[in-house]
Amino acid sequence: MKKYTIKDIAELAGVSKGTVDRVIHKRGKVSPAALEKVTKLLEEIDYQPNLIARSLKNTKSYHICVIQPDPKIDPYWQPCTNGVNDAINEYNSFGITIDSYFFDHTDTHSFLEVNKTVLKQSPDAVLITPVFHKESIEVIKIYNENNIIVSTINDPLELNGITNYVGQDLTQSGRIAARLMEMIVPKNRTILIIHLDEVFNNSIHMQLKEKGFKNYLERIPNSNYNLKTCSLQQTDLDQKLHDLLSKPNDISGIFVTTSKVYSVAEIVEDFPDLDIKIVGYDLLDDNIKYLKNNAIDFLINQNPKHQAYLCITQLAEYFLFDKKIPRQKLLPIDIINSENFDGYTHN
Amino acid sequence: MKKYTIKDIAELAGVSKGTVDRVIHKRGKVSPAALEKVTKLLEEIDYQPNLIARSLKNTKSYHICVIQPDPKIDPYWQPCTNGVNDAINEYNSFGITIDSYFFDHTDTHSFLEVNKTVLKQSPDAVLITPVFHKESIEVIKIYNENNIIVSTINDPLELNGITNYVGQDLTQSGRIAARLMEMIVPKNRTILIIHLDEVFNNSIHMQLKEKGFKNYLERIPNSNYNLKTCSLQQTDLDQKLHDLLSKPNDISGIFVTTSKVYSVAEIVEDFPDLDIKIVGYDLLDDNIKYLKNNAIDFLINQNPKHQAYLCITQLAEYFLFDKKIPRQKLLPIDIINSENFDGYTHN
DNA sequence: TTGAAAGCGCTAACAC
DNA sequence: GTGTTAGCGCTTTCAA
Repeated sequence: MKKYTIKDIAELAGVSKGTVDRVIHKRGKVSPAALEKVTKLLEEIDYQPNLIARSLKNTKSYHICVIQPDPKIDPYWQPCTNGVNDAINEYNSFGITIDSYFFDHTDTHSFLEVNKTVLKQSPDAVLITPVFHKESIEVIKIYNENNIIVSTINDPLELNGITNYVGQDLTQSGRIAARLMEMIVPKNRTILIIHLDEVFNNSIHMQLKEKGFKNYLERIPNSNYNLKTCSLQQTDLDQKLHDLLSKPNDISGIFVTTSKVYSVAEIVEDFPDLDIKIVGYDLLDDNIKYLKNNAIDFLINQNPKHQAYLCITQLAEYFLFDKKIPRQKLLPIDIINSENFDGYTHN
Repeated sequence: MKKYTIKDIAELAGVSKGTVDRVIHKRGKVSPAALEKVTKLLEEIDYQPNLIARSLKNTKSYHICVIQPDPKIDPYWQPCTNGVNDAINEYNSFGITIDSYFFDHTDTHSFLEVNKTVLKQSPDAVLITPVFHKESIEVIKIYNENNIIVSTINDPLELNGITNYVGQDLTQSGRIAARLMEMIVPKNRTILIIHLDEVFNNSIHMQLKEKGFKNYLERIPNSNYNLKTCSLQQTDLDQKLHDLLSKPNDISGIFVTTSKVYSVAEIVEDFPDLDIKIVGYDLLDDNIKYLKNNAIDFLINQNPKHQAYLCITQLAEYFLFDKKIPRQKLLPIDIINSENFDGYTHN
């Protein structure tokens, strides 16, 4: 019932606050007698330190640098930025400053440059979005050498040199798409898997998603879907897909492994006689538009905003209250249709 | 960059900390000259008080009572209890004590009794789960008279006398079920809407869900689903549903508006020749079992755990850091299938 | 090995 | 009106 403080414990044990503190923090220099008495008391009482008081002492202010792709170049990253901004507002009254740095997600050089700038700041932690696998591993090494905590979202980089990762299970995400396809696409038809993105970007993502997708569908007895994979550049998409759909075909489903689903939906709309179901990723405004009129059937929400926000939250609570940071946090994978997107975009 | 404190402001303005504090809290008794100087300085500097220091001062410990249906009687409520327990652990180091009280969700009397007990504790806030609409309104009135904050989950009770509500849009939730049905049930077939629960329980829920469900399907051009509603007691279900399915019929979908979906799935499994899609609510272990083998096609997650946890979080941050409590928080409505349930149950 | 004391930033009571 | 001061619970330094 009553909240016991260090002072209470000290009085009960007949020692000073200092001694109690030494016991609590195992800092030694305590006589066996005192040690035992205090330890026993702490247990009996189930002493819980007041975390607010503890962190007040720590007047140090912490500095987190966030390195993200520039949402002005690829709007997919906008939610990420929003999540970071939420965290900035949430924690600036608690002595945690968070600075955002942007790079061009098509340009490894800009990524490396930004990291150099950040390194000069010697922050307490960095949050990086590792769209460039190789370069990310390089910079993480340097941060590690400088005792800077590294967090990532989106890509776990096998968790090497990383303190915490917040993201999703990408293989499973492919399986989910496959299960949805199974429910809405008749058996024996052709399903297209389209990888659609810049050359460098996210390649690991697409591979894992494809793996999960195929893996699920291949294990269904007697379904006999015919799976075709196309890796396309945005610029080629229009012509290639038009060609495919113009010829006689039995394509009844398209799985787009990135967020550029709208550009596929746009083309499919030119073929109103074909009944093609589309499943893809992320709640971009353009995607929602096609989801609303059922041109896109399902979207899978990778929740970049929450990924970014949660990741910073974990760092902040570690700095402030010494909370343990979970090495890896896998977020649920949301299935979105024309009726429930609202709850996810308005958060 | 630098974190300014009240002391800094005081020095810069050439006044004392006390005066600065009076200005910040608009407590008057400040000369116009000092008022202006300090106000200006505060703005220029964009002063943010250190919330940790502020709340340390407040050594008062807060008391929240949570009143829920007993999960031992209806396991649906177990996640709720888990959410509450998470909050208990999270906040007990911050001087917030949370006590759980349980009632029998089939017995209004037990609900009223528990509320009497809680009232005697005169807590700072109560979180109630209003399964009994009328009785809830009564007790809320009494809490209001005693200046006890009232929070609810699950049912907003038109927000009368309530400080915050955390829940979902139930009509929309019915629409989501309808959209899913539309995708997996052929046109012109019969869809059953089954309300399955104790007499008193959740009646508003079921009505709103049915409304949304019908509302969506009736607006689809040329779909001509034949909708049939059945309000059943758990005890009657077995016989009535067997009767229905044994006769020749074109039932191809069943929408269960409560969490007892498994009991419907169990019966439908006795008719392997019929291809009946089932959509219902909540991630009970029994439901998951049927979801895994595709006997249940979709579940809609009402996320009772998160509802409870979030609601308490809001109260706690109000007490600790004076954060504003949002009047109403509508959670996203999760669509769950056999492949993504994992991310929602392991949280 | 121990206790006393100062101080983190903010608040509020009190004396002038 | 204003400044001073004590104190929230915890940590840490310093002197004993």
